[in-house]
Amino acid sequence: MPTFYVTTPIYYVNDRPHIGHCYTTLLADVIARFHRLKGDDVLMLTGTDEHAEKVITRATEAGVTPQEWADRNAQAFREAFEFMGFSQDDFVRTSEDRHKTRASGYIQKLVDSGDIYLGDYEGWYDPGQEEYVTESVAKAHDYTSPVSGKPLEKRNEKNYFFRLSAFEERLRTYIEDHPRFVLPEARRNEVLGRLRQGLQDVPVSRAVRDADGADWGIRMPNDPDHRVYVWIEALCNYLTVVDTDDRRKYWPASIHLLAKDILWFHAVVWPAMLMALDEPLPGCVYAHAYFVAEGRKMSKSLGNFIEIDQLRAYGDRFSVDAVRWYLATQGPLGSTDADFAHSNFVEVYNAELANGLGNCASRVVNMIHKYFDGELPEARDATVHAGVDWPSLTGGHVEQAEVCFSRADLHGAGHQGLAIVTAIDGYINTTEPFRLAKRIEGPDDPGRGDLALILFNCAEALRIAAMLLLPFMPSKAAAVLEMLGASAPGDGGLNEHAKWRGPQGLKPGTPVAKGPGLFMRAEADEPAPTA
RNA sequence: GGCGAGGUAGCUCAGCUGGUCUAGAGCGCUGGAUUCAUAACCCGGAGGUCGAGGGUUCGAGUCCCUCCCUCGCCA
Repeated sequence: MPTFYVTTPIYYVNDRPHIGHCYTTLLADVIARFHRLKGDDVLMLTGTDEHAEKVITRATEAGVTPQEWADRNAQAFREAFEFMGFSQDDFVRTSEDRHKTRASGYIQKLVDSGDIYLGDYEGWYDPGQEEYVTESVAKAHDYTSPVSGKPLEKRNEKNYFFRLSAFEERLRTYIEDHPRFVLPEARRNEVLGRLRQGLQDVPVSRAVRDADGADWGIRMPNDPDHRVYVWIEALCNYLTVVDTDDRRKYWPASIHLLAKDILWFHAVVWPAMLMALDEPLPGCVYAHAYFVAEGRKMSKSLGNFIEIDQLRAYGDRFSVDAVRWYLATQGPLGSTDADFAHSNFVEVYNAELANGLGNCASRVVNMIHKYFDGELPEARDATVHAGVDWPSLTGGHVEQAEVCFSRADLHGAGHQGLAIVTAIDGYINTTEPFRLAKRIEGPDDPGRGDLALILFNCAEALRIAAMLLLPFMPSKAAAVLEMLGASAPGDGGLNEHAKWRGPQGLKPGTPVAKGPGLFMRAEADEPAPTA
């Protein structure tokens, strides 16, 4: 069984879960669910990044230990992800021993190999924030603090450095030879562009100044006076979690999903570390762009972050699956940002979910009830009917969905399922079963066979559409399958699940349930739900 | 400043190596038809001098030059 390992970044535990965290994790979830449907042995990983110094600060302010603070906030992420219906196989926290001990081991290995060494760091220090700012940030603010506006100080300190520069050539060659290693392409260009300008070694540790929170974070294994920078140990999570006997099979990760702000670490620093550790590189580093809110960039100063509570409000009003569908298919998978706009949400909801999938399911089920007493009719085996070759039409969309997924094209993949729905609608309109039903005079009327065939075909096609939509809307697609009396996908893989009249195909005689509408149409001008 | 991406219908975008592009799709808008269905589905229509100007060519959204604008990245 092929393995498939998909990761999200681990999220800064001081954050409150918002649309950004949910979006990246949703992508991972949809992809993971698709691969499980395919029959792959999947590991989906998400988690929290907990060792930042500000965690100590916030914990102290709250009067609790860093661990207690982190526990509390990690729980908020878990709850948000549960609400979103995410199916992560593991949730890693960097404060866990399994992470700390192995990450520490990797650092030691790099020290031993000489890829990490003690050197001098010089940079712009912001005394108010107690942190260094990058040259470009310093320059952008005219060498004053971006927070307080007070002048920055040039400071020196002893740090351990990772010998990133040594990997410049290998990295460039690797990325050039593997066009799908960094995606989307615009991001790959950025990385290659920066690589051409040369690489400098990067600091990976900082001297511990005082006893506060002394047991928080990971110490340099060879020098306990230094604490490993969070970002570098955080990257290690992808490996620490699978560096066990039973999980080694998952490495290298198939795809690391992340937002564009942390591309550099994932596309350059992390691969270089893996090279230094003699580990194979992940298949793909995919950096998506951001969601903006109603056309405006989300920011703390505007206070317009779409937080989990607002997504909950949308979920309560339109269903969680509608939120998942909107985010996954309308999201910023490319290099440019996408807009979470209420009017757009309602448009997509109505057009694709209510008028599309929901309405189609409703008309098919309704006719089976009306004309066959709610029992799926026996149909002759004529799969090409009224100019529609159902096995190849549905098979084609299944195949296309697989292609789309292999490119992380969730918009395209999702629309394969909808395309089948559109085909069903068109088929109903051309064959007009509702008219046929009126012409039928008795149980022996030969038209009855056609009517049965039409409705069976509709139901079977709908089943396959639902199968393809399952990764996007696990509960709504499952509801469609249940309505049709189809079995939930078991073992066997997508080719079996989605095969026309295959092993999991609908069985004549099965009762078809007339449930409540899947997605009821919304008013275009109804106000946005609020948290 | 350096590197990169892009400006095509109201919106989101397809249009690869120049000629089925007298410019496409989806959504939105609008007219019609229909009734199995969630005022839905189906059919039709309006809407663009393809950022501006110049050039190459028998022919350019597609190639070249100049300019304008937007966006991304710079550890």
